[in-house]
Amino acid sequence: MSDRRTAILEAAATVIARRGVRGLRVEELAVEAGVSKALIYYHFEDRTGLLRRTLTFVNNRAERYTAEQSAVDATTDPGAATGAAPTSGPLRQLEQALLLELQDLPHVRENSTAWGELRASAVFDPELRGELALASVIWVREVADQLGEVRPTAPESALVASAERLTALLEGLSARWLSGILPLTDARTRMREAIGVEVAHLAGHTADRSADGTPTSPNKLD
Amino acid sequence: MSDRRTAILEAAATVIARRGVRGLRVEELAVEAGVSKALIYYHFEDRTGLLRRTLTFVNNRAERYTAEQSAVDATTDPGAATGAAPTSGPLRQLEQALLLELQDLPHVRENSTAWGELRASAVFDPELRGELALASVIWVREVADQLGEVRPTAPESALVASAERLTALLEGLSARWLSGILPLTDARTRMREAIGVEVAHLAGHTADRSADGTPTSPNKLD
DNA sequence: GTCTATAACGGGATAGAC
DNA sequence: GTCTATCCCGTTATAGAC
Repeated sequence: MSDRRTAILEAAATVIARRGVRGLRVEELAVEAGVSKALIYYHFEDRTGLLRRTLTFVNNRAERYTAEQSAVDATTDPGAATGAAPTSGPLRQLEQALLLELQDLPHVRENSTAWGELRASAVFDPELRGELALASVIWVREVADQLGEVRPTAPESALVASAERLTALLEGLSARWLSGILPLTDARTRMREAIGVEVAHLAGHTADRSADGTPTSPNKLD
Repeated sequence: MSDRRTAILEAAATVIARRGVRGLRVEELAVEAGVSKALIYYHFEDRTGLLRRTLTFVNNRAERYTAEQSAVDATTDPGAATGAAPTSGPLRQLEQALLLELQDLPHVRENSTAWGELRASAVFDPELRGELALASVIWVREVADQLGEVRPTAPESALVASAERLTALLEGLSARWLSGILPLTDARTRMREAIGVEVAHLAGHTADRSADGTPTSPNKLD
């Protein structure tokens, strides 16, 4: 809504990505947003309130660019060239969605960094947990749905479990990338492999459901 | 070595686990360690230097309790009762080693929290990256070796890739657990499943090498 | 709504005695 | 090696004019 307000939130994401949550200085934020310090306190209760709002803001923005990218996907399709990956429709879409977070583009890096920072902050600041948990659940749900399109016969519980593993892995890889432990290309490769592994795993689940909906074999991996 | 010095490091891990790196106050640390602020600056260059030392300290301590636990493993073996998990020797050892980090015991939680915090800090403080990267490489190496014992014929590169995925996943799950997004039991379940999935995946790799006396069935789920 | 100026204080770092 | 006392800067947050 308000011009200035969103400008402050954009700036907050930028500054957090640059300095981290612990490094965010209200003064620097004010300069970045082109407003005065006092205005920040006028619009947001206090520093923590600002962080909370920034969390949801960053999250909304991520959904937005995910949607944009999905639109682009229809156009680009290099899946034919490489014999490596079985890039059929829904699977490719899933890969795109997850790999989107592992890119060295300014706003993606900004989002990933801010997200990681805010998640880390939530360990010690319970006030941030509400937004965080909600966003996480939604994200897992989305990934589970996409997995469901790749493996329509896999049981719901297995889809959610796979989605939780994939999203948690993505966060882990992202943290390593951003902290300079793991090169970006490696992170992307690991992520792609993991998707393949999980999809293969879900195929196994599919096989289990021989007749109706009831898994007959007591598989060890539930 | 020095009594006081290690006391400070122990206290640092405790305080970081309680307040986070951003919440670590040299004063509080001094109280926790039962020393004066000045002594901390005498033993460690400055705040960052202290953090760097704490990072390696925490890491060494983790190795230590991993070793202790491995010793205990020989005694305890409930693998026979439950038909759920294929807890053969090396596989069980691997599971133990990884699940060790997902336990609600004071010193484990302390280590995990401190490790997560320091990793998060490294995103913005390059001074911390050296220790971090080294520790990470060593850990991946260890897990890869353990995977190698479970799947002796799997190629080295596949073992390392799996190890990287598993350790990154563990960090991701740990972060979610500690930030209150994911219940501990869920995190543990996801981790166990992932190990199963990865081991099954490596079995596939094994099948690829048809010549060297390995069962040729390319079954994904063993 | 938005600014400038300033209060109020927390906390990192050092001096110097013992 | 370890302490007490203190400096002083950076940072959050508010007061009050426009």
